[in-house]
Amino acid sequence: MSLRIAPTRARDEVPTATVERLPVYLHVLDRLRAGGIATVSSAELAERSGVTSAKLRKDLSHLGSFGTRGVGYDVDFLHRSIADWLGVHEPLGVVIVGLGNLGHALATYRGFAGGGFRVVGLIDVDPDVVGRTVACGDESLTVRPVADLREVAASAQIGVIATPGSAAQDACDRLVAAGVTHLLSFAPRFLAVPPGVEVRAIDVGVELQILAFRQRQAAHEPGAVSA
Amino acid sequence: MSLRIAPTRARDEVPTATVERLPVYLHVLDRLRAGGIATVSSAELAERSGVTSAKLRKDLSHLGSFGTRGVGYDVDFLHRSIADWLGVHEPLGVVIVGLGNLGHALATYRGFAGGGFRVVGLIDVDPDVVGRTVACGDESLTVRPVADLREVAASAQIGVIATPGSAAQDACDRLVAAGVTHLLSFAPRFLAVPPGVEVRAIDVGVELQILAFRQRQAAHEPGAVSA
DNA sequence: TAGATTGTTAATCGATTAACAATC
DNA sequence: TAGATTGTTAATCGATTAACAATC
Repeated sequence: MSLRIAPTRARDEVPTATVERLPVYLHVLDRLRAGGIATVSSAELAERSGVTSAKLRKDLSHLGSFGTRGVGYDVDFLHRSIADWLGVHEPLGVVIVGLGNLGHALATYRGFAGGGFRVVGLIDVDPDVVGRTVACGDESLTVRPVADLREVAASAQIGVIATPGSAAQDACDRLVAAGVTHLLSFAPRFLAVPPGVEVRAIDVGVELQILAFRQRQAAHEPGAVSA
Repeated sequence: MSLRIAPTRARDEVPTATVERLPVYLHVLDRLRAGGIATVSSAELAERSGVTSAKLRKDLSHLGSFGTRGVGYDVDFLHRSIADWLGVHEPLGVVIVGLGNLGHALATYRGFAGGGFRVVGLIDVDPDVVGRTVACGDESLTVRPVADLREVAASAQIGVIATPGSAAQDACDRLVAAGVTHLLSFAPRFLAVPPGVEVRAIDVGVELQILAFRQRQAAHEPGAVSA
């Protein structure tokens, strides 16, 4: 194992678009490493990540210099460098609000365990759901009532909103009131939050509409605007 | 009801970024309309959509001219104009592969019904899951085995991949072989597809990593790259 | 050395923003 | 008319791309 020092740069100089691709590279490197691949070129890594090699090299150049000209990247070293730069070392606590099918899927999602996360709390309004245990990675958690949200959220850095749309803003408000500043929302609705709180929203309906548009466009269906 | 003619423009002249925001505007307009609001200004609509008013007006200007200076937009007219431009009139068929918790959540998602979609097929490998009926909007569908994928996919324009990551590429290949050209994937893995096939990937792990990075950045935790 | 591949440069491209003329 | 708000312009900003010098 090499003892190279990675000459990294400050986080806030790195473009947003680059930051949003780093987890993808990290994931691909993880799989390469698991497959016993020791070295990878920017062309290979880029293709497996779904980007161009120029973009990949440009992205990495914002963090520092990790490769060897004429050779490529040491998979393990590059993985460690990106992971360290992102700060994956100590896991963040995640609280999930809403344990319908989606919430369950998220709670049992293996990605939480692997990538520096730990589910620390599950909250639901339904008395039939409260009290159930859900296996989250290694440990099991009990679903707790909304009354416990504040207490549970105290040990969480990230909140996940998996409630029906009608309950999303309320869940959001409660999480924010409990001091959670970073939220991942699956609700089909724009969430109003105070300054300093960041929401990433995943709206399946919107994603489908975009895909549908492209599909119709590809099919050359006119679909003109009528009177 | 007005009989205004919307002077729209060709679809392929409209920027990608704009197209990807149109479904959001459409959704907000839908809610405004449901709330009995007849007129809305760009400032109001923009705020509810989470964008600036300048961006909203610029976006709409790519499709045509829908407002009235000094007044704002007629909610119903603007909604209809965007819906028509996107081509929401005739619903697209959706086939969902993988009916774990996530697949179930998607199958019962009301967004499918509302926004010009119709779930036409459910596919799973698990013999225990095959044969079950799932309520998708108005109608109930029976989960069918992978052997039926080709037949089911024939009436679908969009494929949704909700399998575990390890089965995602196989599901993708089968859908593509069946002629489905537009895919929405929830698998934490890059899917290789032939040219002409479009994949939108939603990776919860990646989303969380981005959020986690911002959280750690906001907390001013150094997390420097080590040797 | 010869071949390969990185890291960087500079040009291009697209998206955002602020300001305002047009006009209801 | 006076006030309000759109649609558009032009400037700015950020991201992508191609090409190549550096260097293993």
